[in-house]
Amino acid sequence: MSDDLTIHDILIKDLPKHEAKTVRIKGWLYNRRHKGKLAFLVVRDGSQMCQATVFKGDVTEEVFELCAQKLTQESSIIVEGVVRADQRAPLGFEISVKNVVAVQIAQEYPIQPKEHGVDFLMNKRHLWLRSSKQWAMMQIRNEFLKATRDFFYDNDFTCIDAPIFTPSACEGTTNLFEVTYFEDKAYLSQSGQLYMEAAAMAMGKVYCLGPTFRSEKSKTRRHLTEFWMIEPEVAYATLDDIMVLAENYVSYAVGRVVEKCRPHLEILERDITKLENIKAPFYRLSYDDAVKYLKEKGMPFEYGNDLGAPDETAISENYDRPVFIHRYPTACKAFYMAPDPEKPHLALCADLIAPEGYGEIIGGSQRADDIDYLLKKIAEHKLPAEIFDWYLDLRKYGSVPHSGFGLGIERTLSWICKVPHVRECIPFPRLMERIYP
RNA sequence: UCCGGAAUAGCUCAAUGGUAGAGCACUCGGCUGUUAACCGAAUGGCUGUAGGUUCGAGUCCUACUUCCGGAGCCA
Repeated sequence: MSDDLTIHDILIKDLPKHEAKTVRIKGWLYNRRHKGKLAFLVVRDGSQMCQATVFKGDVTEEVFELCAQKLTQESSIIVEGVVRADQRAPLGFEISVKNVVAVQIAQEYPIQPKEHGVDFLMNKRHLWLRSSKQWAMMQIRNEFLKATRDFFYDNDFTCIDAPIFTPSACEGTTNLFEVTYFEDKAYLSQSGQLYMEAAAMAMGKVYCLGPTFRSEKSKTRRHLTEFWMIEPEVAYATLDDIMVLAENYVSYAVGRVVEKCRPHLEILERDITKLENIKAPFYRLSYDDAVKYLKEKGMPFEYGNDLGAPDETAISENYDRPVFIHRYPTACKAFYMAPDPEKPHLALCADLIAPEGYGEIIGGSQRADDIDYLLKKIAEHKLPAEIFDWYLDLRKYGSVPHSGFGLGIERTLSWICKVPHVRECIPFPRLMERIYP
């Protein structure tokens, strides 16, 4: 306690470690309440938020006037004071202020700590990120992405970054953004999968994690035109192998968020017990059984079709953990999926449906490793065979069974955070009708 | 692209076809423990745009614009 007079430059999240010490916080004024000779400043610095109390007798006249009158919402300030434990403070700790320096007095701030409309907030996304729920959301995203990289690194995966400019489509060209590429055309990648298949033949176990682009004219809570995806690909893996990989990964990443982001989940008012229950193994339901169930429930559905969003919701309502739906008819799935040797009309594929109505967060499959089957499928899907030359090489030189999946980061986060729309799960969302700010 | 809904003060919302209102924010005043503080005062409007019906339109009709929700497709 001999260094009590030293001023410690600290982050607000470390306040409890500095009880009775003098600290300096560099941040912004989130909110202010004042009561005659006493002012309460709610200060945020990006790491957390805390309350600072200013008594008129403890500071100079100028500083008190600044705190009680002049400081506006979101003014940038440097606060010095002593850390004290206090039951009445939201964090359990607060700062008894000795001095405040205003770095800039903010102009009238448009976002208040109260309800606003979506359009208004989305137009102010650059400022909205400062609000507590958005801040909590981004902290959870950060933890989820770190947990993702840790999981795959610890399981001997090599991170291989896929290109974003691509010459061709993975699943047809209809949903691709076209860009000018010198004298030619190129497309923004809608998936790194084909490149991951190449990399898996070189490294064994690989993944890519990055943005992907789809110009789907979708205006729903589950769609962005630019979204982040993790795509692992594993040589010699079967469909069952990657279902195990997927459930281990998802339960690990959710566990990490629960472990490290409890305060953030509380800010979002998330029921944490629901997340604590997310442990492997997840449920498995064949497409055939899913259809049987939907028919029993009286939902209009024709065998052979892909499952729609309302179908997925109806199924997920029965489960307290994610559920795999596997072995869809090949007819409604992509050309690169391997057929089930026992039932060739079914593909060795699986989607993972999140609980609580959040829908599909993973699509994966075992890949067709036979070149003749692939050539047939490319023709059936009317895809230009010549742009798949390099891809078909993979089936000529040491082709092996292999499998992989893609998990949508924002969809998964919207489920973890129980946020209704994916647009709040990415810092600057890109939607069909919105590309600002 | 299709189906449905909405647009009023800086923000969130009211207003039987008959004078456009409240809360919050901002400004001013009061208060030594506030938790989106509270109390008092002041301020704030070409009702999304363009037409139409009517003695009279924020309200009814038409078109357009923008946004929201959903479908298909997908992660």
